[in-house]
Amino acid sequence: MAVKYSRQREAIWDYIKGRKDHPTADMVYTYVKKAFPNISLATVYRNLVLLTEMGKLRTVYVGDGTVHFDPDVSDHDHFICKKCGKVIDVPDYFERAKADNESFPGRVDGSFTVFYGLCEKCLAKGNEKPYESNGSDT
Amino acid sequence: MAVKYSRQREAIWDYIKGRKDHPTADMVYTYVKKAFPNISLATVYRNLVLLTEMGKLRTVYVGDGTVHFDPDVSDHDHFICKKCGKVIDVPDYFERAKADNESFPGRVDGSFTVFYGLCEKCLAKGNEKPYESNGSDT
DNA sequence: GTTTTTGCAAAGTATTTGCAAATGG
DNA sequence: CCATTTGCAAATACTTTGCAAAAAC
Repeated sequence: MAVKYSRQREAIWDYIKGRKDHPTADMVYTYVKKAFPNISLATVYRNLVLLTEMGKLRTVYVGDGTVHFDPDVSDHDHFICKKCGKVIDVPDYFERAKADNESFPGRVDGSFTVFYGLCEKCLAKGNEKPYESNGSDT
Repeated sequence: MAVKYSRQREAIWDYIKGRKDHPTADMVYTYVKKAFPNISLATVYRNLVLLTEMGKLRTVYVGDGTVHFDPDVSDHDHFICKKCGKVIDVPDYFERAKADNESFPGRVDGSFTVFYGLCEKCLAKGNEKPYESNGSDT
């Protein structure tokens, strides 16, 4: 289970590492395909999952039906434009009260926060079940 | 485009209206099928979308790959258990700083916040694009 | 050489859509 | 009746998986 180098993974990482636009797997695929014309979308997914497990990426869920990836693994929040779908960084949650229409250049209609962890029962017992994935690990 | 009554929609609403467990379309389907054995999952989806548009439901995105529906349309946050997938209400975002391991019965590993609205460009121009859906309308 | 990674195709979820028939007003 | 809603099947979107071949070490 040792991780071996791969040119595809390197290209994926090189593409995403400096980005601030939270690409989806498909965006990564579209770009990396230029250098690796027959790279498979499956390879992109596998590497994004691996990079996430390695702690180099963080998954971002904004409710638009696809997972976005963020090379900035520090704690910060996001803004999604309901019209163009763009995902933008918001400094951090202490800015929350301020991320209203005075400090934000666009228009903020609302927000939602999701906490994650273990519920009371699962914390107590070693309760089972399939759910495991959750991009934002602290 | 007037909305007409339907027994299926009534059953769906009756099922979901008092719930605090944020059911998914499939959970609604499974339950309502008892009374309407040949109801279609498409009908459930169509009605959940309609009820959401009518402002009777709110969509909840917790990053588990499916949309959850909440009859409590007031502003409040959610907690998802990484183990069992249960979605629980968290009073509201002003509790954020307190929703740590002292006030919460389970274990909070982290959280993420998503703001939504219009970005600077889309606010200015009448910029187009497909993205439209977003459950949490304030 | 053995292990990991890839590409491809197929499968797996979640959700949406087209359409003729059934239902509602 | 005319408009809306339904059930069904097919389609779509996103993501994962099985497997033999290629690449890494």
